[in-house]
Amino acid sequence: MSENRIRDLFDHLYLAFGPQDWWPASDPFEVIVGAILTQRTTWQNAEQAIRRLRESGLLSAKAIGDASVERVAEAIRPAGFYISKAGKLKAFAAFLDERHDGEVGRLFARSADELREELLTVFGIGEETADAILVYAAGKPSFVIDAYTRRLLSRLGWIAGKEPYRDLRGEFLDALPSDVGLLGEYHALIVRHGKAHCRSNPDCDRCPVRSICAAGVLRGQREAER
DNA sequence: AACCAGGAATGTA
DNA sequence: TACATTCATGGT
Repeated sequence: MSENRIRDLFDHLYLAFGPQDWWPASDPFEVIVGAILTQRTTWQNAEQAIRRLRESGLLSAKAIGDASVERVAEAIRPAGFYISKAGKLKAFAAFLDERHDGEVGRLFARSADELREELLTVFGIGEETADAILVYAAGKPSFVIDAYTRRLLSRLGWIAGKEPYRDLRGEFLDALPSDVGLLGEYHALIVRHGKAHCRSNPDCDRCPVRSICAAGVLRGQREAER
């Protein structure tokens, strides 16, 4: 997985799919809530859960902090894992209130590395969610490694599949400029590509990024999975 | 009617 | 460190 290949992949994806506009001009707190709710569920279900939070007047750190876990859980039920996710939302609300005066702006007032480390101490926020918050809510450079990313890199033959999260993240960050817009766009494009080709319909012959693939790797992977 | 979706925490060895 | 289990709704 050379740096040139990582940069080429972005160019091909962007040419094929164009800008994805993930979480464009959204409220940072809402982005954080969405990042937690979408864990291991579709964005469609997470979005419905966010709507229900809003209708219940629970789309703020204060409201979530004051509400019972049962009430929060009932609102976010469509997102799945709703009891544990309600605990995660309340954990973040409590963290924000106790450590940052309930202001997301205070939380974000530090370097990307420090913010990342701090987010990882919050119950319910792991590496992927922390990186999503950094890129899409805080506007700080980082890179999200998710199931789509691993699947694509595996099908390209660039990784074996068992590489630690931090290794893959490090390779992308080393290869790319510290441009939050680009980093966020890149991950969104990987997901966009995955939805179109890699999962439901692994039609690699029509895949817009097939040209960057080592000869026959995509075809071989696809056959091997049957 | 299995299978999976923009994971993370917890427990065990 | 590495691997298994649990959490759970909604769409194919």
